[in-house]
Amino acid sequence: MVYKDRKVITIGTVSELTGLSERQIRYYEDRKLIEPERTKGGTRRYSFNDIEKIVLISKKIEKGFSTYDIRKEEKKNSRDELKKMIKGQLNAAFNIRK
Amino acid sequence: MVYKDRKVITIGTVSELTGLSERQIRYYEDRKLIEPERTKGGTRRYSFNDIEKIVLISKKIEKGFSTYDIRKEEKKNSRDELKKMIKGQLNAAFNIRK
DNA sequence: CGTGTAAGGAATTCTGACACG
DNA sequence: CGTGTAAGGAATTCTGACACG
Repeated sequence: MVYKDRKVITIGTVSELTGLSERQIRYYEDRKLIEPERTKGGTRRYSFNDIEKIVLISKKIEKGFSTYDIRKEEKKNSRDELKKMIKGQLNAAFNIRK
Repeated sequence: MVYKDRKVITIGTVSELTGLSERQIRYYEDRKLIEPERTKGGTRRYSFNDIEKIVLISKKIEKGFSTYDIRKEEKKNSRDELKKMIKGQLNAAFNIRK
C-alpha cells in the first residue's frame, strides 16, 4: 500500500485538483464508479488513485459514455485482469513455457 | 512533484495517521518545523512528506530534544545539502573524477 | 441522465487564551 | 516548553429534494 492508494483527501480538495464539482464527484460514487472511505463523522476521503479514476470517468462522460457503460467496461476489465492472473499462476504452477 | 509532496491532507487525517493530537501538530507549525498550505478558507493541508516529518519531530521531542534544537538541526541539514549540491555541480562542470 | 442549486444540519477546523509545570 | 482543554465562530461537508432536459 503506497501513498497513491491511501484514502486521505477530502472532496473539496478533489474538486480543486480535478476541476470538477463536488456534485459530479458524489454522483460518480452514487453510480458505483468510485468508493471513497468515510471518517467516523461521515466525511468522504479519496486517494490519488481515486482522483485519477475520477478524471478518466469525467472524460468518458464528455465523450458521450453513460455511467452505466463506464461501469460495465470497468467490470469487464476486472474480469480480464483476473483471468490473466489465473492464467499466469497456472503457467507458473505447471512451469509451462510459451 | 509527486504524490508525496502534494499538500492535500487535513489535520484530522494527519492526527489519525500519526496518533498525535491536532494541538501537537499545530504547535510544530508554530515552531516553524512544518509548513502546511492553506485553503482559501484557512484550513491547513499537509503532504505525506509533512506527515513523515511530523512523526520524526515527535520522536525527537520524546527523546528530549527541544523544538528549537530540532529546528537548528534541520537548518544545518539544509545547509549541508546545499553544499553537497554545489560541490556536485562544480565537479560536473569541471568534469572532475574522484 | 448528469448536473446545478438552495436548505438545514452536522462534522471539521480555526484562533486566542488559560492552565500546568 | 510542550500540550490539554473549553469557547465561539467560520469553513467544510452531508443528505434529500426540486429543477432542467
